[in-house]
Amino acid sequence: MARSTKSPKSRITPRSSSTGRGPGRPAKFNRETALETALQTLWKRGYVGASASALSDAMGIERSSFYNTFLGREALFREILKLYGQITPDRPLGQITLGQAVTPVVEKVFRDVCRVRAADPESKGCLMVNSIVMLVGNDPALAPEIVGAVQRQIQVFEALLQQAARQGEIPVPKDMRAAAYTLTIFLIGLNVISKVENKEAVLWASCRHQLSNLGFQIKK
Amino acid sequence: MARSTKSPKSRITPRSSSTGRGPGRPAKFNRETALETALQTLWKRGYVGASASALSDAMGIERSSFYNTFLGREALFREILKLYGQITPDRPLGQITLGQAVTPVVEKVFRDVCRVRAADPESKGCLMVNSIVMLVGNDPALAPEIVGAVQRQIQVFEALLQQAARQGEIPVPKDMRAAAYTLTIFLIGLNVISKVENKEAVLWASCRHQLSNLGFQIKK
DNA sequence: TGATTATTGGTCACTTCTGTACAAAACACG
DNA sequence: CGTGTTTTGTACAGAAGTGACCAATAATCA
Repeated sequence: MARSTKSPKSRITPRSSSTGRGPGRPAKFNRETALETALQTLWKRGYVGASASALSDAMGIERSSFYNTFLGREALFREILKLYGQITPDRPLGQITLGQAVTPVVEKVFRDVCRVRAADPESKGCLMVNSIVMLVGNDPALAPEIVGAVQRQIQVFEALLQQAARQGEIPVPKDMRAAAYTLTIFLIGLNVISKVENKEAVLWASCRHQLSNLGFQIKK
Repeated sequence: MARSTKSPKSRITPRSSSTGRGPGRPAKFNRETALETALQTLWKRGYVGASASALSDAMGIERSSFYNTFLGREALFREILKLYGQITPDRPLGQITLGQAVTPVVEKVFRDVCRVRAADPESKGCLMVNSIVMLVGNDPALAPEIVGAVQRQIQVFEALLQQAARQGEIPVPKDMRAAAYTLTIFLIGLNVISKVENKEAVLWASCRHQLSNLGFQIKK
């Protein structure tokens, strides 16, 4: 492999260019902006397909600055995953409070997923789902983080279904775990197929069908 | 990129070692066996992660023989995709004849997917699904083949649902297209999540749930 | 202003990958 | 047994990637 497996020598935490000022030469780039660019690049090309050079080029910085600031591809990717977790369209699912109606949130999230994925001209799909496929089973260092995220997603869906059932929004599923898995599986599949089918209406029709089948009352 | 994008010079079709005998030095390897090995390697590491060297090494042949026999990574991958199409557990879906009961085939296919994916110690998932994620949007040469396969899968599900409805096995779906998409999406998601969850019973419980919701009568 | 400090820009040494070229090897056939 | 044919082994030239190293630069701070 041209992309070697050895990890960069760990270093004292860099000042991180945009975090206020201090002694030393100022960085020529904005850390947040660079991170955003890195997110786009890693999302589009995947962790495997985005080299340190490609990332540095995209960010408009030298490779030396790249290593100095982000400590390497792996560390950067972990940071990117956190960042992605804050902008992913399914984020609201994990923020439902007790007593709150579940259905509108679920509907909105699936609608948003359809809208956002269909609107992406690059059809990048979901970074997390892409990462499952590319890294689990091939990258022992990063896989655990990905696997953990999936398991949390399942738990979120399970809690959410329980709440919806308790609040009478849906009939009580015979097998709560299975229902939670079903939703997770569907959401994953939806993100994948959005790379092939980019018509929002088609995607949403399928979501409507799926959510209705689970007992959610989706308005026309 | 270390993995350049230029394609190898096209050549006169090689004799393909195991196809009978003829003049010239005999190949030291069996083409079918080598293809099987290449399938495993490409399946495990993905098209992006499997270099010509890695493939040659796995097959136990020199890189010169690799290029001579398979003409390069891309041509090999196309061949591998065809091969995979013949061993994929969902193959029977496309072979249902008119008048034949749909439900048992659908049930068996999903059962088989759960069984096969859960039994795979390497959790490779589905080569086709993995390829959607890794290649669509990033490899203009190979993407069309993948996209076509997905579209055919959707059509297969649509025809199959129509037949099932006509034969009274399931209630007529309000939106046939949406139902077909739903099944496709679920099958894709199932293959992805099998990389994270390898307990057959868990996977199958979710399939049961999903198929029941679509109206299929699944036996306990 | 001088000491301190962090980023930059460039280079080094190394690995892996790419596709091509060609002589040597090993067979079939007349 | 020589001729033709095909695969093999090895080498080549070039591209791209890896992380480390270090002098120059450009700030802050005393």
